[in-house]
Amino acid sequence: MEKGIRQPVQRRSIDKKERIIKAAYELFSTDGYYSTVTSDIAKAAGVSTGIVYGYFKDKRDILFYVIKIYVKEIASPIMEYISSLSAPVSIESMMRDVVELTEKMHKQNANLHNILHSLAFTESDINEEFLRLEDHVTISASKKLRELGCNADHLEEKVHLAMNLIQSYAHESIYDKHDYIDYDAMKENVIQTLVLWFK
Amino acid sequence: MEKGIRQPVQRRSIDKKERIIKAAYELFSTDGYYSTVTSDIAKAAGVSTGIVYGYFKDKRDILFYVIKIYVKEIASPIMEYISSLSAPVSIESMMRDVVELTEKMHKQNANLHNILHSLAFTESDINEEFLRLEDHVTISASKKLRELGCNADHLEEKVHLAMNLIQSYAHESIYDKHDYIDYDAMKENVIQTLVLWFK
Amino acid sequence: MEKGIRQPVQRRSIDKKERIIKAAYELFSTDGYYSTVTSDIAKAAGVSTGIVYGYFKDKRDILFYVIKIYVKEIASPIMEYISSLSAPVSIESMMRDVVELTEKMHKQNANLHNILHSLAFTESDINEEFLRLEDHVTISASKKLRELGCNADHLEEKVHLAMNLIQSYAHESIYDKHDYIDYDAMKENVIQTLVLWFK
Amino acid sequence: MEKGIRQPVQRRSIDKKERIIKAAYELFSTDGYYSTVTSDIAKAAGVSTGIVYGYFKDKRDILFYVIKIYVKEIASPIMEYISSLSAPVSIESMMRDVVELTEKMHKQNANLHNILHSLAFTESDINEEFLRLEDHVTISASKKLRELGCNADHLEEKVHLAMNLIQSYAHESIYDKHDYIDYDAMKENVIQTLVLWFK
DNA sequence: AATGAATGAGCCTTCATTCAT
DNA sequence: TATGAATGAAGGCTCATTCAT
Repeated sequence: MEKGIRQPVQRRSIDKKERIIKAAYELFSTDGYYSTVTSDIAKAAGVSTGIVYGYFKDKRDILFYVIKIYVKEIASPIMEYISSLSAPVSIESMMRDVVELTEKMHKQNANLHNILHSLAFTESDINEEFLRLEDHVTISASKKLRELGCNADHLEEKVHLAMNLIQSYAHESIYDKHDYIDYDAMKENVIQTLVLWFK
Repeated sequence: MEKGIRQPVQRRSIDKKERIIKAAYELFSTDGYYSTVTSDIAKAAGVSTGIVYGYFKDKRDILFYVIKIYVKEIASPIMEYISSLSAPVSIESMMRDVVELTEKMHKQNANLHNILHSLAFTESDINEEFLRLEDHVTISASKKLRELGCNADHLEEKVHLAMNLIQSYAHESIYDKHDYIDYDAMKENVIQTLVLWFK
Repeated sequence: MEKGIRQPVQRRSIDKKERIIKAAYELFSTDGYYSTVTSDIAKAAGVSTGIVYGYFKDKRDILFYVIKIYVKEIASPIMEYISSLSAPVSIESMMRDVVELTEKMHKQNANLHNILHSLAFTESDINEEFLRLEDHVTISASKKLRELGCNADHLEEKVHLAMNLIQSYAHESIYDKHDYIDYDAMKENVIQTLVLWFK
Repeated sequence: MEKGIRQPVQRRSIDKKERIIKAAYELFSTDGYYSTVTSDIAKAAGVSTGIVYGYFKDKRDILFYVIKIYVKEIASPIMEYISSLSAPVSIESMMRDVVELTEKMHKQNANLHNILHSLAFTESDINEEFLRLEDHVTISASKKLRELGCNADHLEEKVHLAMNLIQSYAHESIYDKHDYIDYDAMKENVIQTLVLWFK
């Protein structure tokens, strides 16, 4: 354990630490990491500036916790959905559900998603957190697909690519910046491609 | 023209402005935008701190030029390749070429790519630059595909998605972080999917 | 209240804010506003550079407080003297007192007086502060003079002019730069003129 | 002579030096000394930045020349008027002329007047230039008054004070900031006071 | 004599982090 | 544990002055 960093054991302290993370989560989402100042996080969390350093090593440490929360919030619903599945299941409706769930999750966290991913490139430990998440999703989803009777070759590769494709679509549909694009048609194309890969 | 911003007309000045952009390009790639300080850009370019502000309005203005260069460097080879095509052409070999070209381009600019895209989320004018690029590529590529005889429906949507898919693959293959992934198989999967979309 | 500007409520903080103003007062007097750098103000006040911006919005804000103090220091003794007067009073001894009080006040603040007045010409809000002071003195003094039985015509105009004349004399006598001038005789001339105006 | 400072002997060079002084004169008047940047002076004078340092030691040196010009412009008309006088002359109309001439001169140079006087307090050589002017005016005017038959005592003191009084009035009347002041009445009061002093 | 690009010291201000209470 | 005032290093930017041409 880091020197001097408090390990909150009491109820109130846990609340406080979580409040700080939540406040940071919100501010990072809105303003980005670099434009958010520590004292504003403290203020938003309703604590003093100083105590932030009682719970976190430094500003980056807060970011690290924010990412953990983010990862959990984003991944959990999808992981739970996947876990809940049992044969027989229509691949198409399953893929449609996953796409729509991802879309929904991204809609709620669009800014943070991008801010965090961008930080991942200069901050290697943040990157590792994301890689862990990707691994976890890929392995779990592949296993489940096999359980459900999918016997496509190169399954892990396809699942990985599927994650990317779904996220790309979600991203595009959320920002909705190109007026010549029919996002519903795009979504159908994504789903049909996934069906093809995993049928 | 902004007051006081030098418009380089002489050979040496053009060199200098380009040297500053190149230095910023490199430093932004390595350390990110916020962690790069102006005096380091100047030092890396072999000029004084002051003259940087003779060529650029402020630090963000340098970033803007870096993006312009980046966009050109990344997009040009692919755009040129696409322009050069004329029927008859094998869709598969064409897709393979585009995938490999993208992979190559990303290999050279991986970090910057991500840093710039991340900035795009807090800086709207940077975002617009990228949207312009995406529009340009989508429209041009769609047009060319039609010329080559492709009569797939929702072509623009597919091209847009294809850009994303190819970039996702390129990204994954460059970082090569998941040891259970066979990146060659992933690539084949990408190419076959594209063939399916555009055949 | 400006965002982030500390409103000092505790004893120590009030001391600190006043110490900064006092230090600025001194340095502005000696070196002028533009030649005084913020870090020197902080050093002279025995505080860190950063905390200065906890109490003041920016450097000009410090100047503004300095002016307030200056105005109070300069005007108060004279205003108090005038208030204290009640009939019957010898116009001559009253004028003599005012002249000598002004002289004394200016002796202590000669440089700052000039520096502040000079800034007033490029900085309109500073100018307004001085105009307010002039108005206040003119109106109060005129009122008092009438109370004391003075029924000169154009009283406000004369009071205004008197302020200027007294200040001119004070200024001249303090700097004492012309060896052919007998400053005592000059003073008598000022006083006799004032007596003439207000008798 | 200062090392490297050009002593312009040719027609064109004299023009150029004067053009720089004129440009500085204007810019200092408008923006103040500290807010005027050397390159803008050069631009306004239609010369290069570098050549300014061929004619002047530094920025303060330009200021010094500006003051010389200013002093000449301000003082000349009044000095000339005074020289032109010969007995018999009405003291009152003479005083009225001087007041109105001063008023006119100040109207054209109001800003610069203040800017220069303020600088005089931190810059001792500038101050000396003003003292020289005051001495010159005081001595000349006193001499002339005596020639014209004035035998008031403490003449130099009165002339000195008169300069100040007239300037105060001119200043007040130009800025015209106090709506309860009748500036014509103020002017009459000034003139009658002067008549009293010098009759 | 002239140009104007280049220099770099130094300024104001911010903010992550510490520390007295 | 908690506060929030205080610290001070560092960043972006300006501008008087110099210098290669």
